[in-house]
Amino acid sequence: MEYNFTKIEQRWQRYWAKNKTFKSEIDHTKAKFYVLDMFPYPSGAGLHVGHPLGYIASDIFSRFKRLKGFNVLHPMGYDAFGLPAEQYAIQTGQHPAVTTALNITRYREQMDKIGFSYDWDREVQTCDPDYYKWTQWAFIEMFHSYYCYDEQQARPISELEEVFAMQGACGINVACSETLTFSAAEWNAMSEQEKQEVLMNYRIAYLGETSVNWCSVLGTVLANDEVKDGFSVRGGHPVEQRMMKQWQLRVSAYAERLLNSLETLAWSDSLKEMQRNWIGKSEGAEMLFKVRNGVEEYDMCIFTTRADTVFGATFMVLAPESEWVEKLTVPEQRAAVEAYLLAAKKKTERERMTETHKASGVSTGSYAINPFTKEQIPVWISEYVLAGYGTGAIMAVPAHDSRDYLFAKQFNLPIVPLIEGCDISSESFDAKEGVMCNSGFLNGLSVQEAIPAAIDEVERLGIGKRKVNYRLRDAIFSRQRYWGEPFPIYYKEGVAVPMPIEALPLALPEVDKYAPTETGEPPLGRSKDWNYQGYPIEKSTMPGFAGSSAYYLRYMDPLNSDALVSREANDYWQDVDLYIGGTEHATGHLIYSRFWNKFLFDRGYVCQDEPFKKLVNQGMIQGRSNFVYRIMNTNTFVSLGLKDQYETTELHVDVNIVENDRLDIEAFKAWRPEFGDAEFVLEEGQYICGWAVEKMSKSMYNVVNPDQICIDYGADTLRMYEMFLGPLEQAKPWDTNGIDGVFRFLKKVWRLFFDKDQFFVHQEAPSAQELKALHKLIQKVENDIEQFSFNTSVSGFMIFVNELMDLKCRKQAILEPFLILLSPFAPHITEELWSLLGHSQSISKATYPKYNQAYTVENIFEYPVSVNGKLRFKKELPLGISADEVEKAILSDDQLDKYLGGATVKKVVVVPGRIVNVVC
RNA sequence: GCUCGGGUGGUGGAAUAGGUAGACACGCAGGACUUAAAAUCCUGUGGGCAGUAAUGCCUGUACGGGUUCGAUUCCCGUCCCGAGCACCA
Repeated sequence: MEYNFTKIEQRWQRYWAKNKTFKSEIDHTKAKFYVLDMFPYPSGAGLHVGHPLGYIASDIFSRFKRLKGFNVLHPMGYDAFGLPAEQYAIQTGQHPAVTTALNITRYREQMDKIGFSYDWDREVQTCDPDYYKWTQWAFIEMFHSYYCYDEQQARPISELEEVFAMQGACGINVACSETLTFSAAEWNAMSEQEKQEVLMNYRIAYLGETSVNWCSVLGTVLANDEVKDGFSVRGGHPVEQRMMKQWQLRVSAYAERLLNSLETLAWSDSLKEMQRNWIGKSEGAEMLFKVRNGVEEYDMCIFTTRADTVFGATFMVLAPESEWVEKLTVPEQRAAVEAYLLAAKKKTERERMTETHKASGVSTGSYAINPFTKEQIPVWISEYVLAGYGTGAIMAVPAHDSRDYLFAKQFNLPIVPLIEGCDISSESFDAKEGVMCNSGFLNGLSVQEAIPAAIDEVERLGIGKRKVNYRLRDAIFSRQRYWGEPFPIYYKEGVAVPMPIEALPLALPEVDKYAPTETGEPPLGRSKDWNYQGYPIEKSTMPGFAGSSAYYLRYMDPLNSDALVSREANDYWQDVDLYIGGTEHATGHLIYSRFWNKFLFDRGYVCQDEPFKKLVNQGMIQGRSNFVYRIMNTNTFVSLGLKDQYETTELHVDVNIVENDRLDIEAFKAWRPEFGDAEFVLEEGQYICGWAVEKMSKSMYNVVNPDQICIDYGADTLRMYEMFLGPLEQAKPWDTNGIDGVFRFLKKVWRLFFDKDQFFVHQEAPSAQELKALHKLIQKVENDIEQFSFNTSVSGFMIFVNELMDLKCRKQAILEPFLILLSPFAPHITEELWSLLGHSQSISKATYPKYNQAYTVENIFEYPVSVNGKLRFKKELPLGISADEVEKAILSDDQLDKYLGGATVKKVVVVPGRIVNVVC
């Protein structure tokens, strides 16, 4: 009987859906295990062959854990709000909900064909009002909260109001936009509106003026991680900086906790490192420098991480946007400074970035006093100093900072080395190592000792204090778009007093068009009845990361209409044990989600501080493009091996008409009209195409669709092949050249159960050799799955099947456990064979076979050996080796002497071919 | 520039703890079955040398050193590739 994968796969997919085989319920008799995929944005292009890579891995893991007796939660849903559907809506007038629903249907069909074991009863869609009700709810909770640094947690803002009424704002240690100082009396005297304005300074979700990335083409602001090199990530439109009043989330309050608890997570080092960079903690000091413009004297504050180098600070530099520029520019320099500021302003973000290796600047004409050397040092302006970081002003230490060095060389400023023996003739010495010199009381200390010593002195002199800076900024939460969650906020007295709307969900209104209004308002401005009890409602919507920040919690209890997740469900499912998805979310979703979860944890809504215990990044699947070579000015194509004999141009050719790099010539002629009469220079009767690894994209004709693989080879082959391709975390090109090997393997599996056309298995007891093969496999597969080394488990299966074929083994006692082992990888074929063996229940309800070491330890021998104090190793030690045979030497006598040093060997532990240990 | 990965046959990739390098698969070559093809099965396959042959020897994990009886694996230096960050003081 043939291996008819189409029929088998249809049958079992229907069976699983009908019987709800993978439905998961709270079950206190079993340990839980939560396996989560990053849910997809349902784009119009459908799934390509790269998407399922992570889904297959997580599915294998889920099925494996189920067989191991865990109660597995394995849900799937859609991140359904987003820009593409909205842009399509602007162009066509089609409601984004319609487009989105259509795409979701297509995604679902494609996923179902691959045989995933999702519990679809738990599906969520972020654009569903019953879902975004809880996104809005969390926002209101953040609105009603502030962050207390003493307690290191978010707390109800009503507590803060009490504090203000009792003691005012002095001396409180809480997160805020700007430090306010008012007394209890002043607070109590404020009007309601004034109080609301003050509270906004402390709320975790707050409305505030900020510099934003504004994209005028899209008509919306973007988050930092939605902008790359001055262009929007989606669409590639130019982005500029602009001050605007926006809703923000006080993520920066959580910077320290987000950084610290990274330690507890089983994430890859590179991903943790990316988050650390993004949070960007730097410990240093703020220091005051006296500055004089010839008329007046001020104290100017700077931030430095290298307080130890203060003796080498030979000049100061201000950011062009710094408020000090105005105060410190002396009359004679005014013209030059203004010219410089104008030139700096004109430069685009991009130009500033590409000119990092050039120093530019202008002197203010003012001087500062170095508080340690007491010398007068000039104050300069340069765009290499950023206004948005630290205080927008620095002390420049050219000997030990490469940017300051470049600047000093350019403008002939003095360079004073501070570390013994460092060479600063051609570049600065930036490393934090060595012994200090030229540094007064710091002389003789190492850099590591000098840094705290210098700060101590600064604090003692009262000219500064320790200070930690973070690069992480608050998340800008407003988007001027239609297709997102509306803010549950209305404005009571003009714009000044935003109030929450507690009746949720606040559903997205219908509008006639999806573009911004003619007056430049967001699209929601088009709705005529967008008001709450007559008051206007906020017209922005929430960004993409809003809906994805807590979806893993909603899966635990998706139908609950009283809470995001019930206490009971959250206590049982706890957190995500395994999260699989791409690295592209490292600094976006994965930061926001952790922040969101920590907030809910602080407020007692969830029981875990961190949402994702273990995280695995699947590598991106790239396209493998094929090329044909056209001889210049002809319609003749020359095969790869002969192309160097001609002058040719390289053309992309559709990978779907190429097999194993051989061009299907007839299909090529039919592909495009201009190739209809093409001629070919062949090698050995074939046209061989060239190839290259590129991004998978339509324009490169290298997109491979999973549906076609399912039709040609079946889902089981697709699943196993995607795993066999290489290590999960590694980026790799999609290459169908090897898929036949996996397909052959599955056909062999099928044939193991058939004699001629009859289903046939033996009932005899298995031999020792057969048991050994089986238990080796159990051990290997188990280890490999736990370590996400799915490619080597596939190899293990292949070896095992070849062994069974050599042994001509058809024994049920061997085949049955083998099917269970294989079922996570190839669920359809194993279900079919399992039922042919007479089982009435799905194989996913079976129990994972237990590894029995007794069948594999026979590989290891322990022999006491004493050979005149000398041991000689034979390179290859076969099974059943005797002590005499160990004696037969291969190492030379002098090597042995070195190794043993004349000791007497008592015991040697040997695995065939490999000495494990020698006891002397 | 900084940080983190990585460099193994024609190709994708194996190699728990330093112990037979190249598992498994693709491709290729040869063979069996077949009128033929497909499918299937068998044999060979890092490079070099010697031999009629079984086989033997040399060499080999980017490059140069080191530690070790023994290094793809550990250490130092160099080169190259990938990813992320990037005037963050």
